[in-house]
Amino acid sequence: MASLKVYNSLTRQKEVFTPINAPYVGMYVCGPTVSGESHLGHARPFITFDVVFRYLQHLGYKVRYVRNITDAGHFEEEGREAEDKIATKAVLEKLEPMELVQKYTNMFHWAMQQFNNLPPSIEPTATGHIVEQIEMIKQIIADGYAYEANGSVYFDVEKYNTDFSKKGQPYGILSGRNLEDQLDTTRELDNQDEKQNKSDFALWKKAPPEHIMRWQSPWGEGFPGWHIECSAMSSKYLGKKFDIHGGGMDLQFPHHECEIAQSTVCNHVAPANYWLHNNMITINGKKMGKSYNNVIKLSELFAGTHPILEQAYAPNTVRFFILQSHYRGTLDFSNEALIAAEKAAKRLWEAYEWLSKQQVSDATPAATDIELDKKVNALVDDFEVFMSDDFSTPKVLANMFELVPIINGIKDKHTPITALSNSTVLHLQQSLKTYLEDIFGLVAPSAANTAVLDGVLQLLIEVRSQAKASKDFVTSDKIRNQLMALGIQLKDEKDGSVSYSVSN
RNA sequence: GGUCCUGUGGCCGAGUGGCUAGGCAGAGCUCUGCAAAAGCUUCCACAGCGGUUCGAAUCCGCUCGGGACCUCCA
Repeated sequence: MASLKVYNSLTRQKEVFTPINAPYVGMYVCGPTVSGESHLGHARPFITFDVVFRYLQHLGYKVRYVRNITDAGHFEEEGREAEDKIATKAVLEKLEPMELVQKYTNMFHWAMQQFNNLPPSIEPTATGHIVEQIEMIKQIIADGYAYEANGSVYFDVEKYNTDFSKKGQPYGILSGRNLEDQLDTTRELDNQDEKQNKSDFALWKKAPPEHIMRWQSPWGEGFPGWHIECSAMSSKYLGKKFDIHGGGMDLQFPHHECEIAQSTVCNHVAPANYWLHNNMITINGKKMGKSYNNVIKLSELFAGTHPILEQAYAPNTVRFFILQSHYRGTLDFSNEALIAAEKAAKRLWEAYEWLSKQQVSDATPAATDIELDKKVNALVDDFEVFMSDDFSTPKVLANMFELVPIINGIKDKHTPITALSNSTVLHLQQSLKTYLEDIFGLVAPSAANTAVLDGVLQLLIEVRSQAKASKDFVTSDKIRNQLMALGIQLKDEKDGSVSYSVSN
């Protein structure tokens, strides 16, 4: 098993990954808030950690991957007025929060399937764990690190910081902030007067009358604070201390910082050993935001319906595009870049598909081109080296692209397959399959070919070949050009056969 | 304003102080009835200014630009 290194946000350096209780690995990733439709920004963390999940399993770990659904909070449906929440309407007319939550949860699951993300081992909901959250808050109060004020409960950040700094665990340990720097810079918010200090954060919020999601608690009717759900669910399903906590960089502060504080008080131990954060996606060099009007929903992305988009982009193209950059760098989204990714993914996949159909027995036990054989083995062997170096998917892909001309050279008979030993060919075939399909989770870029379509195309190819044989190029070109207009490209191979590829 | 990240060729993106990243686009050639596809070759780079060094895209400083976060919003 290769020694995996990961960049730990907590220590700000790459570290060898050592599970607490190998071969078991516990991984928690902050999931979506299902109060709206998922957008392009959501694609990055969930694809990134899907690949982490897949790679850990590839290395032989038994991973429990927990990703929550945040379905508790403040909900409004687009287009509906606040009056909808008032109880004077009939039950079926009123905004029912669980109906909204269900709708957006379904859409989220649909998008994850489109991306070919594996489902997490457990996908707990915040509303399903209110009891656990209340218990946790009670514990924090009992330990003296939270206080009640007017039906709400706040975490005492000052006290926590004072006490835990002595143990080397100050508030700000993850984000690199220190408490003193922040006190002056906070903007004005509601209910600040309830807090003893501006840096305190809510564990439980009293529900105002119009708030539609509310639960009974020792402090009255209300709803849980923003951060507590992840602490409650991660410790319930992964234990007080687990291996990996992941999420977007935007969550590092305050969300993850607060999780650490809460869990450390409750469980007397910091929650996770390794904190992994993916960077953000920008669009044409600008961050995604409502003010720029560049928030692209995933359904719009796949259909090409957002004004920014010049065409539709297949989920697989987006996935490939994301894997072409390292997860900790920002990634700029543009039509030009996506179109380039689409073409690149196609070229890579077609070479892979062709190779996977070749019989290894056609090669020979010993390579006739020792240099090439060595080169191929070196390129393939580096897949694992690169992936084990903090998941360097772009470097693995670069190596794959160096293999493409070699594979196509064999296909076009520039290079005999016997140049490589049969063990090398087998190694190449298996490694490409493992990395492209099992770890990267990529799929064939073209639309699904049905048996019927294939039959029709074989017929057309045969007719065209006959036309060509009798020098009837008008007919042969007509078949070729009209198929092209339909998105079906015919390719005259070197050996006289004809293949085709279907674009979406 | 504070904390942190970042600035690579037409576009997207790797990058260890000295050795080709890779993809897409462009140019030439080969193959082809013509194309496409594919193969081969090739152009284009390290924001700016200083410094350290035998040598810096890679280390340090400054300037300019971009980005994230700065608490009840997930």
